[in-house]
Amino acid sequence: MSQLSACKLSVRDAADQTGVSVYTLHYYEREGLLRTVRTQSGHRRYAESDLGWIRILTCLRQTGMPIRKMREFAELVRQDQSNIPERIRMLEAHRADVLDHIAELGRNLKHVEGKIRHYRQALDD
Amino acid sequence: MSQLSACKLSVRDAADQTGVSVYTLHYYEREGLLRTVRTQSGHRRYAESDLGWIRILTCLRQTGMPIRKMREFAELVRQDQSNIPERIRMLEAHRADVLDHIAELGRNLKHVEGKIRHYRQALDD
DNA sequence: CCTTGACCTCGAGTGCGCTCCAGGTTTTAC
DNA sequence: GTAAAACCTGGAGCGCACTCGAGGTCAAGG
Repeated sequence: MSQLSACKLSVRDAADQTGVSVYTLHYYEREGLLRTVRTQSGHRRYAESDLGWIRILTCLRQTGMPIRKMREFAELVRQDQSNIPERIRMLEAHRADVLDHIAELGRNLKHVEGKIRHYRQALDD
Repeated sequence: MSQLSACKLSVRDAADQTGVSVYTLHYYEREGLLRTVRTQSGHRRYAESDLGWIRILTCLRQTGMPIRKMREFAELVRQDQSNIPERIRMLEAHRADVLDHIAELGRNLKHVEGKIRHYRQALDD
């Protein structure tokens, strides 16, 4: 990891520490999910708090939140703290979506397992 | 539902009964996931067994199996029964993938829930 | 210095899973 | 018999989330 001023990481370092590609970090920034401070020459610098935010973004993505909604959420976070109830509502709605999705995966999985049993049965003849 | 000869359904009926679009049925057929008998004039006809197969396809899709693998599986099913062990292996590998995926969803969800708690905490001040 | 690698922006390309259109044929209902 | 609805095929288009290329600037090591 490169040595930069006071706890600020390069985009490469940020990518390494969060597991997302440099391309994706650029993309997320273009999409308004993320903002970074820049050096005079325009290079991005990431603080610990940025990494935390990227990890949350990753988390929301991996649970199926579309970029569009992530942008909405990011916009709330960027404003003042008065909208915290709204942020909670968004996250809880998402939580419910994820739970539903998990439940449906479970149901579909049962069907697949039924098929496996069926094939096992067919082997006994 | 239209009345057709001996338990054979039109593509419209098959779509209605399985919940997938007519477009998707055509697409699945083009992709080799599905084969249908045809009338003399070329219209597709679906039997109950076709509906069952479509439901399995849907199930595999909804649990995240890519079309490419579904095609592989469909090819196995189209051959003789000697490859049933192979089919079982495929489905079990898929089952493991889905369980992993569910587990990861759960982990990510915990993180989201942590954030919700954090916001609730922030409201108490 | 100067070279080498990391960084920048903007726009184009990719892979996936559909979804739709055009232009034509067939079936169904009256 | 005819009009409307459903069907066919082949190919184009779409939305999403990246991913990459080109062409240029910047920074760290020798």
